[in-house]
Amino acid sequence: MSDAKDRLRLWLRLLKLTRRTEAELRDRLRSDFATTLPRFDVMAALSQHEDGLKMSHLSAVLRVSNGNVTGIVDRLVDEGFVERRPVAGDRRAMIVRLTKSGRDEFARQAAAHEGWIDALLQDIPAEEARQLSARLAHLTQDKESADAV
Amino acid sequence: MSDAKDRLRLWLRLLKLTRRTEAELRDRLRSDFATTLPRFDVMAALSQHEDGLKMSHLSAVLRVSNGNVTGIVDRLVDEGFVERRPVAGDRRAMIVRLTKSGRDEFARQAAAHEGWIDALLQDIPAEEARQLSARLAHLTQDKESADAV
DNA sequence: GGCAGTTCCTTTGAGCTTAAAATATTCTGG
DNA sequence: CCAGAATATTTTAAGCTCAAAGGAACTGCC
Repeated sequence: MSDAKDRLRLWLRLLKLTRRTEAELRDRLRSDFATTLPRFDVMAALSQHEDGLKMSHLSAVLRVSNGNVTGIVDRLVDEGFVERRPVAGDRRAMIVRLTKSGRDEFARQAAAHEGWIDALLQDIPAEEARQLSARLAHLTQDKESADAV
Repeated sequence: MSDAKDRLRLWLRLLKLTRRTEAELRDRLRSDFATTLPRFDVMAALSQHEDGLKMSHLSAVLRVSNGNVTGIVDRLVDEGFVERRPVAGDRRAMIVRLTKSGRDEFARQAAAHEGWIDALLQDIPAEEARQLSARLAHLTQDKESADAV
């Protein structure tokens, strides 16, 4: 029973750290780049898929609902960072990919993002970060890995 | 420079773990208790303040905006779990507190919640949970602690 | 060929979230 | 006392989020 309390305490602290850090990232994305974390996440996913992703594939990668991605992509298209193009041979599907402007913008955002994280987690020594990272790696590996692309 | 990458990797894994766990909690709160995480958070905060909290104080504790709390409390009041009462001597302010029904309901939710966390973080040995928890404790302590109640 | 079931995407409705504006009340300095 | 500043809360507008429903297109089976 005490074990449960210990895990609960750990959970609450993890939550506190991640929420605080996420809030900070949101603020900076807003003030420095006039964007949001969900938009950043979408662009990050697309930047790793040069050839673009189908909408359904994109929402699977991000683990959010289909309808959710529709709205975010709509706004990114409006701003010219992303484009939708039809898929040859399947008129239902759409491929989403970064435009040139989107790639440039994301490169700037990603560089800033990495610096922010480094600063925000400064109190964690690099060596400890590596150890923790390794420990978490096998905790977070997908148990139902239904997302082999 | 490699240190920044290490911290970034750690951050991405922390985010993965907490998002996955939070998503699981949301699902269960919804299916087992027909409630949401924000509602749970509000009730948790109120359960630690027997005498209730002013709206502004509640939003400070939860670190969310004032307007946000207004809507959540509205719904909890509709369901009879929470009540607003005027503050003697200040007609602007309202004290929010759990009703009897709210205390009973939260007790059930909190018990289930603790069990869920224990199960979800089962892969972390209790001893490691304690160590990590201690390490995180001094990372997450408020640097600007402007919320001594 | 045709129709039944599936897949892909968008729409809809409800709730959460914030920043900023709006209301109402209280405090303060003159 | 009273005008202006400060405080407490709600409202508003925009965006994120999901589940569920809807429309269009594809696939497989007869």
